[in-house]
Amino acid sequence: MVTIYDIAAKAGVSAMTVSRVINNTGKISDKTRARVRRVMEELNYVPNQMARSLVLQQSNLLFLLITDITNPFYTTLARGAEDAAKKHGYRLLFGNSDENVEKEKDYVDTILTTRADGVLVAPAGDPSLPHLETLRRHQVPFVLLDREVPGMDSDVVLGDSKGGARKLVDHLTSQGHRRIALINGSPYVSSARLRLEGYREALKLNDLPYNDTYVLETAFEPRSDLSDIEAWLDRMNPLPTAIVAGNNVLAVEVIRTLHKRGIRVPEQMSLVCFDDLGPYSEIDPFLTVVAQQAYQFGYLGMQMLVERIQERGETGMPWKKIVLPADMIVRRSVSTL
Amino acid sequence: MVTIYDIAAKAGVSAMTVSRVINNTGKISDKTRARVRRVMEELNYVPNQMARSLVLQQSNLLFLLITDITNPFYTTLARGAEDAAKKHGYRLLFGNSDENVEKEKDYVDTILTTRADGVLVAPAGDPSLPHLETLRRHQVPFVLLDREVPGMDSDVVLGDSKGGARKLVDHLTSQGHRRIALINGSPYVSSARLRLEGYREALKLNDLPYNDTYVLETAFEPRSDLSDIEAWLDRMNPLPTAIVAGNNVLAVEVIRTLHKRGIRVPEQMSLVCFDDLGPYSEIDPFLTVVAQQAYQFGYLGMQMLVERIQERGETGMPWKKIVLPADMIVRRSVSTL
DNA sequence: TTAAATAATGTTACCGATAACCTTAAATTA
DNA sequence: TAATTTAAGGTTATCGGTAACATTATTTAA
Repeated sequence: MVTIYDIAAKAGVSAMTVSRVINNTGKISDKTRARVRRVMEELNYVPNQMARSLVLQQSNLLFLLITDITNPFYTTLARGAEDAAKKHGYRLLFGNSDENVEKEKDYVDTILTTRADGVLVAPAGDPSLPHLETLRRHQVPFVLLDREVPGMDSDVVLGDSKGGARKLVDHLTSQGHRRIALINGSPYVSSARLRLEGYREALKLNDLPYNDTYVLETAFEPRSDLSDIEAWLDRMNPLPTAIVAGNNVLAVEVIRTLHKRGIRVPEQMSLVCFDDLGPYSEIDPFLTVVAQQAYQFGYLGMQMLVERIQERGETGMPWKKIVLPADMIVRRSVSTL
Repeated sequence: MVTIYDIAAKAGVSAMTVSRVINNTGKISDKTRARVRRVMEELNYVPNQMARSLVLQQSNLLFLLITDITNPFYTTLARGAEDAAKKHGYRLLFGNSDENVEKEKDYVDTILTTRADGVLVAPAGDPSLPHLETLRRHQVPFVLLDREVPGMDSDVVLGDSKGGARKLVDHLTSQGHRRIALINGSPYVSSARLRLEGYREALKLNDLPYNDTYVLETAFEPRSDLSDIEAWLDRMNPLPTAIVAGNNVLAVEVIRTLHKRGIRVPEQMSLVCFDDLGPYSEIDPFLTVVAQQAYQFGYLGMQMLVERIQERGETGMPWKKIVLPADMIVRRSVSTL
């Protein structure tokens, strides 16, 4: 590896002079600067960020931790975070926790150990609390995305989960549906809890009874085994006429399960869900959804993170909370009764 | 920040002893080990990877550089790479070049400067050559994914682009199509070139003429402006009865454009493409595709990368090339003439 | 009983950069 | 012309670890 000492020797200056040329600090004559630059090019010099971070006590690296890299909601969010990070001159790295608290812990370790300057986290759920506490203890600024974690105050960008759920249920009732089921993420995930609340509120407002067996609390991430969904369908008697899915992944799995038993959507079962499917929904606009502004989650979250980093140590600015709306997109997956 | 010196002082030992406890090297009495461990916990010690990498000359970090984080092909690939990296005890970070050579350069800089131990690269295209040369010059092991770059030998995992294109065209001709158009990625991308070749070969084998105006060479990534596709549709006279899209993104954009002018798929225009849409194809199985084994691209690529890293400096093992098959999945986007 | 081996720990130098301070010569200013 | 500034650069210490070698008891073998 070529170091500033190699450059210095070949250019006949001290290492400090090379450092000054690299960082455009101090006073350097044009002649010296040019000579150093030329030697740097000749030797293909690349600064060693580790050495630099060690002394500067900052890495210029930011992390984005998402829970499902195959979910278009999160990848679109990632694009937003990326654009905002770039705008502020930060490098952004991604990590994928797969909705798995253990993996999340590994990434938090990586983040601490690489001394990242800040993190954007979509936490796996309430059990992520210790990880966030670790970040806080080590004074790593972070902004939560999409999910809150009870017991941890911080900046956060959320979607209007409760309102979105109500919109979905209202849409179904407006089409004449009265038996409406909900398949949801884990109750240990704040957004799932709010979606359940919204669902219950909407039922009440529409004078519909709440029925326990019509609600399945499972997990937001993709699974290979559909048996819990199958068992749930078996349990419901009579079957609902419509299902609300807590996110796009669950919607897909419900469809797979229904197709497996020859139940057609929307003819025999209506289906709506949270989150659009990215560009792919355009192929054959089918699923009626409440779309969240995924890109904005990432963009605004990153903006808040950078603000936090840049005013570090200043008078404690209060935590900010941004709630983004969820908008109905009516397509073809709901039939009128 | 807590350092080994803080631990050492509080535990009444030297820093070296702490280092030995952390790394399980050398001989340490059980009593000392226990004491050091306890102090480490008390102080919430986290090793500084930058300091460690600086002296060890390796970071234990691997990178995966993809060109479109919103494309399910690449996100599925990423999951494969992640699993394989984890199996070998490496940390994996992602970067998204957005099919943009400039962004790719930024990531290569980040990779060099953070002294990553190796990289998995889906190159933006032939103009990526200088970046790969930079990596090679700095002796960073890398494996190419999905695309080759002329002028750069290396390990690589490819899909059978030519064969896949032939399968798509053959399927269309078997359904009676004779006017078959191709919308493809940039000719500076190796997979796009091979797909064009496969298309031409298949036309010839089916005794169909090759018509220049039936081929549009554009870009694989998502765009906001559809005017080039519109102009292409205008140019073709008579219109083809079927279109082959060089990847899933292009297929989506063709559909958007067709819908805009009220042309229905498959009734008025048949459409097939490379790469499946991930789980979302299940929602409403519509697009007929040749599916590549995205997960395997990542998994096998990572495996090759780790091998390269671990035998670094040994007698130059010849470059390996893996070609993964592309398999037809027939759905509903092709009509029979 | 004494030399050699081993266990357990400490010391020093170094990885590659930068901050803080120091030096020297040239340019200004009084 | 002497006293100050300023420009251009150098020296040294340090960031947080680890390798290599050194030291000191304590065993073990001869």
